[in-house]
Order: sequence, then C-alpha cells, then structure tokens
Amino acid sequence: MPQRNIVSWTAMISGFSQNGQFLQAVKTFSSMRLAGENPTQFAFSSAIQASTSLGVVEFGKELHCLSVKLGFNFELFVGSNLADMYSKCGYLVDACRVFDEMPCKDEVSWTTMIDGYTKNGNFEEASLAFKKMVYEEVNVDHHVFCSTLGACAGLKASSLGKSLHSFIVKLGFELEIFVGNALTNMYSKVGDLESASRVLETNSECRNVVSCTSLIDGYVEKDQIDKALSVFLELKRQGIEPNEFTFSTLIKACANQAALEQGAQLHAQVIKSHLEKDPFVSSVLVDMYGKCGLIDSSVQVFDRVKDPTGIAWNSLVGVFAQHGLGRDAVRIFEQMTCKGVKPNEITFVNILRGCSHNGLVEEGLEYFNSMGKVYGVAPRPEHYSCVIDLLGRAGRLDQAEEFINKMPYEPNAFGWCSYLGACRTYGDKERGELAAEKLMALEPENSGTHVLLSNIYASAGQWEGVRSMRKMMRDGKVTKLPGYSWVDVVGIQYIRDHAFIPWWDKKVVCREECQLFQHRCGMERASQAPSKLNFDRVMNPIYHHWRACQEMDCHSAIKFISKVVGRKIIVRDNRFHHFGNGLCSCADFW
DNA sequence: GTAGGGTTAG
Repeated sequence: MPQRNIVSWTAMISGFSQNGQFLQAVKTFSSMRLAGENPTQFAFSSAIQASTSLGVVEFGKELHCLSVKLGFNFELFVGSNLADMYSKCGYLVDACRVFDEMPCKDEVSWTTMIDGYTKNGNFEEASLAFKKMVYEEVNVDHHVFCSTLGACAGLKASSLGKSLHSFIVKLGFELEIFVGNALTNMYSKVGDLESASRVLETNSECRNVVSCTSLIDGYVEKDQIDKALSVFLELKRQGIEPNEFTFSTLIKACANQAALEQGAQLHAQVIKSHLEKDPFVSSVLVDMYGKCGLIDSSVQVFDRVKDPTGIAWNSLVGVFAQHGLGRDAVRIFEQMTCKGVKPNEITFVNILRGCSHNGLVEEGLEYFNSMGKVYGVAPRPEHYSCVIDLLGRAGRLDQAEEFINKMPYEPNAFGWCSYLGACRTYGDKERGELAAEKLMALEPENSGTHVLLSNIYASAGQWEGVRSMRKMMRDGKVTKLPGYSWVDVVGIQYIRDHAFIPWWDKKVVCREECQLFQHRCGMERASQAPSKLNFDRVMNPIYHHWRACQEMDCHSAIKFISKVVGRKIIVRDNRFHHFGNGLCSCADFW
C-alpha cells in the first residue's frame, strides 16, 4: 500500500464524487479518518456532496459536526455544501441555520438556498431570497435565474417571471440553454403557452428535449392534447430524441383522456426507445391502461418491470382501487410490503380509496392507524379525508363526525365534499348544512356543493332551502361544468323504446331540478338522445358528481343500457364502474 | 496538487 498524504486522500474522495461513485467517496472519507488524517475543507466539500447525492442525511450530519469541530463550517464552500445537503434531504430548517451562520456568502450559496426553498415547495421564500440577494448586490449569474424561475413556476407568478425574463435579456443570459429551458418551463407552468412557444421560436439554441417537454406538459395541463402531440411530432421531425420525461407526460395525458389508441402507440415507441423499465414511464403506462379500463394490460406492463419501484406499485394499487377491486388493492399492497418496498403517502391514498369504495371500513381504519406507527408515513390532509370518505360512504356519520372533531386540522375540500355526499346519501340535513357551509367557504365556485345541499333540502321537503340554493347559484354565477364522454357512435337506438323511464319523468319536483342542475354526462345523452353506442368502451374522463344527481339516474340508466344492448360498459367518474347485464361492479355502493 | 449551485415527469 503506497504512502498516502492528505492531498492524495482528498484527490481520491473528490475523484469518486465527480465520477458518481458516491458510496466509494464516503467510504474513502471514513478510511481516511481511520488512518488518522484530519480532513481538509476540500475533502469535506466532496464528501458532503457525495452524501447529498446518496441522500444519507445521517452521514451528512456527522460531517457537519466534524466540520464544526475543525472550524470549517463557516467556510464558503463547506457552508454552501452543507446548506445544499440539508435542503436536498428535506431539512430546510437546518439548511437555513447553516446559511444564516455563514459570515460570507456568494452567488453559489444564495442559489443553493433559492433552489432549496423551491425544491421544498417554499416558493415564496425562494423569490424573497432572490430579491434579498439583488438588494445586497450579490452577483447574479445564469444559475441564479434558473433556480428563481423554478420558484416563479411553482408560484404561478407570471409577472415576476416576466420581469426576470427582461432582466435575463438585459444581462445577455437568454441564449444559455439552461436559462431557455427554465424560461420555457416557467411560462408553461404559469399557463402562458404563447410566451413559452415564443421562447423556443426566437431562440432555436434552446429548442431541446427539456424545453419541448415543458411545453408539451403545459399543453397537457390545459387539456390541449392535440397541440401537445404536434409539439411532440415537431420535436421528432427535428431529430430530437424524446426521453422518459416526454413519454411520461404524454402517456399521462392519454390516461386522463382515456385515449387508448394514442397511449398504445406511445407504448410502442417507449419500447423502441428502451425506456419501458424507467420507473416513471412504466408506472404511467400501468396507470394509462388502468384508466382505459384494461386492467389486464396494466398488470402485464407491471409484470414486465424487473424490480418495480414504489411508484410502479403505487400505480397498480391505484388501478385496482379505481376499479372498485379493493380486495385486490389490499393484496397488491401486501405483496409490495412483503417485497420490502416502502409504501409512501400516495400508496396510502390509493389503498384507503380502495377500501372506501368497497366498504372495507375496518381494513381502511387499520391501514390509516398503521401509517405512522408501522410504516413511518405521517398522515396528511388527504389521508384524513379518505377516512372521512370511508366512514361516510359506509353510513357511519356519527363516527365520521367524531373523527372530524378529533382531526389535528380542518378537513380539506375533498373531506367536506365526501362528508356532504354521505349526508346526502343518508339524509342527514343538519350535518349536511355544516359541511356545505365549510365547503362553500373553501370552494365558492364548486357547483356540486349547492347541488348536494339543494338535494338534501329537496328530500326533506324544504323548498325554501332549495330556492335559496338556486338563488345562491344564480347570484354567485356558479355554473355547473358539464361532464362529457367520448363515445363511438355506431348507429341509433332509443333506450326510451325499451321502457326506461328517466327519473325526471317520474317526479315532478325533480324535473325542474334536473333542468337546473342538468347532469350532462354521456349517459344522459344516451338515454335521451338518439345514439347507439359502441358499448365496449364508454369513458367519462371528467370527475363529476354523480351523487349530485338525485336518483343516481345516470348510474341506473347505464345499468339499464347494459342490459338492453347486452354489452359490457365501463364508465369512469372518480372510480370505474363495470356495467353488464343490468348490474354494476360497484353494487351501487359509491 | 484538491472543492460548491441551475431546467422537464408519478
């Protein structure tokens, strides 16, 4: 073994770190310590970077303590590295503490903090940090702009983004590729797709897979799938290879639109590009097939992934949950944990929804209670809402109320909405009023609230209440967004000819209501309008409130249609319903 | 002799 001095140790550590061999870098640092050498600030920098990349905050903390002992923590590089390490590992408070204690900060230290705030979702602080650094006359370079533009994207702050853009042009950074990418992304995220496209048009240097993917995602978010696809085709025409980000964005769009054909074509391209094993791409494929109603294809894609990550498992649990196959969702969850894959927040949302849609109340409660204790996942507002939903759907309104009162915070909109829906289903006017009041404060523009409360009043025979709800909707200019479906029309058939009587024909009071809160899902059109459908696949991609429809009429209409035409029909609201021979897979439990 | 920050996805 050759004699090593501190410089050669340091060179080794930095070499490993720069080549992406982070574990080696960390190990070498430890060996150096065992050999009795005291690290230099250079060695600290590389070792801290390596533990940042590995995400091992424990080792990072050790390095921090040691650097304090040796008096390196106030150094420019070591301080910035430590702040970076803490913020990237999610310890923003510690990052701030290190940063604040640094006697001397440069643009790199500031960028680290701006980026740290952004990555931890604290966009406001990120933009304040930028303003502060400009005020303190710290040099700004293109890195600073990239990070700050990320914060604008998160804040949806188009005016701040625009002023940054002109600042960038003034300083001559607009041709930097990373800046162009960050600009395109910012404009896409704030929804200003014209400006996003303009950045790419005026600056061909910046037309690359990252910026194009940002633009595609911008169109996808606005449901302008055609435009998203044309950017994709243009990208390919220019010889730019789409990557895993591009594919997952587009496939996600296909999932949301239940665009099976497009999705399957993209799947073929994914295979050609050897990206089918990417954790994001495979998981979004699982999700896409699930959302298109093809559970088997979903499972097939999943089975082809060698070592599925948590993301892919989550998708599969989600697919079963969405299709009302709660027991299968539970089974997949158990397989996942048996294989040593750690469930996260999303897993629990999916499994709780699965339980909720199947009336698996005890199982759901057990999962909720085990989240923190067994799996170390702290319940978040969405999990609390799932439990409200779980109890509410099962008609346990007393328990749901008790749960709400014991929650550490107020339920979110989904929570109140579930509670309100349950109050409607089980005819609880008092509780319903409270839930509606809370929901209107949270989401004044949500027409579903007015509809549900109005229905509660109507079934209690309180027409004054019904009228006041209508007035509120008129005065508040609340309009119900119609749901819609993609259906392949292959002929003409009137289901009324088969003696289907819509409920607005049956009940005088409801007729008016139906017109007011017209529930325009595809099935209503199918029941009224002359359409014979290709009943293999009927999708409703919009999460609308069937529960708002007093007599669950769409639901019963589809059951009826499935019997009349003798075909299987799959319809999606906030889950999937498989209809056949006059029955639905949800057994009317939703 | 040896060291730091930036863009796209579930």
